[in-house]
Amino acid sequence: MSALSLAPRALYEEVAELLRQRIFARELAPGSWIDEMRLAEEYGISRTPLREALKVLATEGLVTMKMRRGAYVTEVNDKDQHDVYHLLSLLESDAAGVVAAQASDAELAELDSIHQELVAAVGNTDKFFAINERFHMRLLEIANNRWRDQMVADLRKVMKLNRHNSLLKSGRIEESLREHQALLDALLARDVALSVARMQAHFANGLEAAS
Amino acid sequence: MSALSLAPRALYEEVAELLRQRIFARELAPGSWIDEMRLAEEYGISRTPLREALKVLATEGLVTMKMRRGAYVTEVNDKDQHDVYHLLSLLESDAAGVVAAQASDAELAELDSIHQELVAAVGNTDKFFAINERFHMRLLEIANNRWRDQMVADLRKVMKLNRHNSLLKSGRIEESLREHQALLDALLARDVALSVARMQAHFANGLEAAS
DNA sequence: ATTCATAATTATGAATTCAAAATACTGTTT
DNA sequence: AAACAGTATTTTGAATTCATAATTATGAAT
Repeated sequence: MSALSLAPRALYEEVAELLRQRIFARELAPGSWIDEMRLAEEYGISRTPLREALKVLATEGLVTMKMRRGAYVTEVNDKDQHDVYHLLSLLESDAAGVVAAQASDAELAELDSIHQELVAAVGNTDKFFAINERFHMRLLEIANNRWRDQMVADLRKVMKLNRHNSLLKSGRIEESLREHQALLDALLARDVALSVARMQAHFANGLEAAS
Repeated sequence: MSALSLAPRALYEEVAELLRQRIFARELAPGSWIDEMRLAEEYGISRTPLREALKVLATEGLVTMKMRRGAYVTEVNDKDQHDVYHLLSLLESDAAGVVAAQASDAELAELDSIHQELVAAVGNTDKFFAINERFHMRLLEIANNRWRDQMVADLRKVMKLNRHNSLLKSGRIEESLREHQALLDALLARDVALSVARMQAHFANGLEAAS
């Protein structure tokens, strides 16, 4: 029995995802022109779904459409980088506050459990990064605002456009872990203001390390 | 000499804007199916740019694409409404803080001047609404974060999907004016925390009035 | 050799066409 | 009359085609 996708995405979505990967991998470099014909041929599809995908990426901010001259990979300068990071911090800090206020005990326990995995993963950088990502994602899910989730997802994509993209520098693992612990303490204590402040601090330190 | 558009937008953008108008006007009702052929014929264009526009609207959240069954106007329930409003409040309050911290004296004076127009427009509801909108827009511009501007614009669009959409109830004009005055005082005093708090209060009252 | 004008090429934007899936319709059976 | 099967129609998704704008190449003039 072959594994078939339960929710076969539309072709244009599939293509959009492929293009995102290539943009994040800098195979399609910031500022560079996107050759529709070449890509369509490469993927063995027509230009129609490819162009639809490009328009989706343009709305997300990854691509910039120039009238009558096609699509270009968006260039993100230092100010953009800073602005986007500021918004990520704002949104995720707010999410932390919401979680502190509204999460069920089981949900907080789940975050605690992910944090324990994080502690166990010190030394394995890749694993640490992955679990860290999961912690942030789960926290957002628990905060339960799909519109914020969408915005954070888009902003994180834009962050990835930049060379110095990591939201978590490898040299900061110990420090980051302490910040997570502090955040978790605030969450478990259901202290809204402190949770917000600690998530902010976590982001503030991350930015310092990134720039 | 005919007035020609300096920046002729792409057709798909033009169409996207027309569709937004019709969605906000509820001519295309939430949950209803969007008839591509009918609209394309009505606008005298082919389905290609129309479908591109629909994909843009889908990425914005105004429209939901269902696999192999076309596009539907997104239904926004009460929780969505509340969630979106929460984010608008968060983003605009943060913008107020940034303005308090970083705006030039001239920019603050400009906000003051718009506020004076607002005072003068009491009694003329439509005008009041328009100037109020301009005040919020200008504040965002001064906060100078194009990514936030985009997000606020998108969120405001989603708010418009709801029947009880007004960010400013007509019955609250006096009250709203007082809140604006208080906000402006905080901005002119360059008190960041107070500016944030007062914008939050402004939004909190607005929500109460809307629900 | 460089600049300019013109022609050839290429790429974009949009219309049209086509295949396949979903829906509506028809007539039959119970 | 309701349920069903089978057919016809509609609609979607995607490929193809076409017109025009933008770019590049070519060649003449300075």
